[in-house]
Amino acid sequence: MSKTAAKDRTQITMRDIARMAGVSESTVSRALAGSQLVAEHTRLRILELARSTKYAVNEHARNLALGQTRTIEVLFPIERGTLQRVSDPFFVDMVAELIDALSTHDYDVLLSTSPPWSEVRPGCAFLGGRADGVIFVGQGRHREEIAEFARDNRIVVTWGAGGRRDEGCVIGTDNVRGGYLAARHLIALGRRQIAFLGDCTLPEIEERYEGYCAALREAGMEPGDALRINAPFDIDGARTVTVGLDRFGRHFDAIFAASDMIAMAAMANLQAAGARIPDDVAVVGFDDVAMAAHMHPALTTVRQNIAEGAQLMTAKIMAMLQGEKPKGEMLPAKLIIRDSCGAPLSMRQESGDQT
Amino acid sequence: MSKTAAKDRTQITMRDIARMAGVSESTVSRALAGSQLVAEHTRLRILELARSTKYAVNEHARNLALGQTRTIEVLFPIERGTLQRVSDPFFVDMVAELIDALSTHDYDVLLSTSPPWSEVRPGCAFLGGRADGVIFVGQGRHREEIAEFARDNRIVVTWGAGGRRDEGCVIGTDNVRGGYLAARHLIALGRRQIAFLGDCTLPEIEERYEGYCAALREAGMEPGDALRINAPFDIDGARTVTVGLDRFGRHFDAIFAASDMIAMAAMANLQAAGARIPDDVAVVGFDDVAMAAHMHPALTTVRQNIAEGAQLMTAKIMAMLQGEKPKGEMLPAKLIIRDSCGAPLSMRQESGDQT
DNA sequence: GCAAAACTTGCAAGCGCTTGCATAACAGTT
DNA sequence: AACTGTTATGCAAGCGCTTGCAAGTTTTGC
Repeated sequence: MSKTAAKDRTQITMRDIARMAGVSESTVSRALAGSQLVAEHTRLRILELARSTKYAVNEHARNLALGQTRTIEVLFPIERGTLQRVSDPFFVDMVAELIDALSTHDYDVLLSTSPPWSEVRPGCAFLGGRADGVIFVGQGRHREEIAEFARDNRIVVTWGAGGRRDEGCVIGTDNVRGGYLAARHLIALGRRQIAFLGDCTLPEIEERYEGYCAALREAGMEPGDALRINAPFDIDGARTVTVGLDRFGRHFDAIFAASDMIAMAAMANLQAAGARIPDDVAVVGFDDVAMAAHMHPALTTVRQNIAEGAQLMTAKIMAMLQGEKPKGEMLPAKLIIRDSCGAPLSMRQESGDQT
Repeated sequence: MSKTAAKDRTQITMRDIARMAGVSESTVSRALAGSQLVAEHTRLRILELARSTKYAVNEHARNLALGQTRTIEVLFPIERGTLQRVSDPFFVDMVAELIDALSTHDYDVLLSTSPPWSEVRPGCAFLGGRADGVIFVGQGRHREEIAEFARDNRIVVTWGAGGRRDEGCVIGTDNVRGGYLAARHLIALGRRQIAFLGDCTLPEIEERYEGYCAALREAGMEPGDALRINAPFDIDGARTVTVGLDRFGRHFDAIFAASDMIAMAAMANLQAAGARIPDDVAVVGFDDVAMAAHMHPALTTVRQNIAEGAQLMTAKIMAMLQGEKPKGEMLPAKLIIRDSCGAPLSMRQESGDQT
């Protein structure tokens, strides 16, 4: 009937409410905003009217008028099509915490997997003032792009590895320290052939490896490529790689996995191959996802404080919104010791085995 | 300097581009939209200008003018504060698939945990025309509210249990069938004391329990409350509950858990208590999260086809956007048999144990 | 009983973008 | 040279909401 299909807006508008209440739009607007400028009884009447008609303010119009969005874009640097699933609970938890933290500040979360620079839609749509700021959850293989993006758009916070150059505000766990703690713990337990499982081309993983190397060297060992196994980040991939682990046979007596998911996959493989954990192989993960404590044996891991991270990122972005220019920060990594590492090998000789 | 702080819009606007290019806003708008109405060279010039100035259309203004949002709100019915974390990979996967499916249709995803009816912000903000439609991922304890919401807002799709009454378009796995398959499988394996772990006050879980009961009755057994253990959905809670499992001692020889997370927690508990899986206790989960295949022993489970579910929900909501009124649908549940159930007990007597 | 000081409300001008319609520019026909 | 098509551009209205300012209505003070 009308010119454009899109124009068939059936939505009830503020004007309708105004008409029904016999007042002007201004008054309705103010009433809904809880302004003191509107008489108590008028406000109540309008509120009631709005409620009964299920009226809802059009956020776009509102944001346009207000020049804000009250929305933060949360971005996963996942290569679409390549890495099909996220699957790693770390991400869920992070998103959940982020939503929590942001909605505390009355911000919505726009979730996306396609980074701004990948937009190929012909013509329009570069970024888009659809959000007041953006949070990158992890850098993936796009450290450079993110850094550049952060430079152009003032309101950007990134979770990942950083602090090196002007990459904007980067928040992350102290991965180097985390890796160091993990490896040092295994060494202290008497392990000598410690394999590293992870994809070192990812900035965060690389840092964890760095820490691992530091611990090894500190103990007088030299990290070798033979013990560095390039496990992809997604669990199916991790499984595939670690399937061959038993072929390594006696070559390693411990594993430091770059993520809990990888650790779990490796553990399952080893167990299936008949290896005992921690007796034959000790395992340490990274993240401390909820499941980690509930494996058998429970997984020793390096905890990333996700809640704190989310809150910190939120705080930073709020500060940026206020015009400040906050620096990145590093959250402490904490080693959570559980059964998957067992007691020191020396003690083991005497007593039976774990616990 | 200016009146309101919010008015300090530093953002470059279409007018700026127009001015710079020496054309009108209309032309810029059309050029950016790839309209045929604008001369090739003009378009190129404008595009180049836009790129170099990092100009981005203001989506709010655009959507306002267009009367659309190109956004779908995805809602988790999580009680904020109560159930702190989602943690269940099922949700991540679902969100990831949803993002994928929706962005294929050029829709953004607005993620939220606070349902529209919970808004308590005084005055304004009821729902908000911030999205063209909403998808509920699970019903939680809000089946009624969701149903009512769906009735008022035409564009709503829900994942969960449904089909009973006018709850709008509900998509979900055939939970009853899934529960039935799981229990029947355990029975066929010779198990007789099958415990059910899950919170039956949740619609979906209740359906799974229903299927479980059906299988039991079919085999001439009567489901009893003694074997029904009310495990919460989140993993820590599940762990807490199942910690006492070993006290049940010989009381059960199998477990059907309402989700993989619960199953994993139960498995870890049982293993820690010295029980062998599947020899002493067979375990079946529900969901087939990525981890399920990578446990030791690998978890037998009922697969929910998340990708298909996400695509179906997306298709439904797109249809609704076109004015159609699609019906809900039930996706088939599929039993994925892995090691956590082992071979039939009868065969077991003869050979050693599993695989 | 009247002016001044509250209180309420409405007007109208935007917010940045899209688009129907009018207009200008420039061929291509007779 | 006048006329009709095309094609490229601009005008201006409008999307639904907010808000400074002005106007109207009470209430208060003396």
